[in-house]
Amino acid sequence: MRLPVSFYARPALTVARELLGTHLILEEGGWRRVGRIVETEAYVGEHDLACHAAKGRTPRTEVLFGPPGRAYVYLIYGMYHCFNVVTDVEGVASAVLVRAVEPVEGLPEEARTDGPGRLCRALGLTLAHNRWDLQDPALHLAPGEPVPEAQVERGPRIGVDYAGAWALEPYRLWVRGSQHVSRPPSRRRRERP
DNA sequence: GGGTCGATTAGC
DNA sequence: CTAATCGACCCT
Repeated sequence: MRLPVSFYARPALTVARELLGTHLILEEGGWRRVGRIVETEAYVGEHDLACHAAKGRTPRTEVLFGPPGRAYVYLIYGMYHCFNVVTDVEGVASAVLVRAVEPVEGLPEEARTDGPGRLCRALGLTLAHNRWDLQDPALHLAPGEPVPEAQVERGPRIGVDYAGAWALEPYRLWVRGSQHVSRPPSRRRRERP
């Protein structure tokens, strides 16, 4: 059972909420690995200064402008990958970053899946998966046990301080109490009041 | 062709 | 606190 295109064809914030509890599944080379999504971030469009699409249409961001239900994977800091699902209708450049999953199947006991870079490393997600259609059996998402509203926590997105007021929007969502939600980097000391 | 920077992480 | 490490992007 796969999440249909209609699942992704909604506003990024809605998709970010509904993605909690769903399963991210990769099956390549006879190796099946599954993670339960417990943390997401919504990037809501070109007007969202934290969204890569705010830079406009470029070879990298093109996939964000395309149809929903595709993977957007990019390389960050030259060594880590981040996995997103493209959301909303074609022409609206929005996506949801998957920031953490709980190991469900096919992962080493010691594998860490908290944090966007770590989960990609654990699951084997790379630039090779960029722009993949998430209806592909080799890389898709599937429904899981729904996460009740009382278990959903929200807060500002991580690492987007450059986005001004947009950095304050509570577009990061996670499952309360999950031991696999990423721990935000220790905040830098702010100016003293 | 060159310089800057990043939706991060690990290590000192 | 900072190095690592490289593709994208924005110059000249």
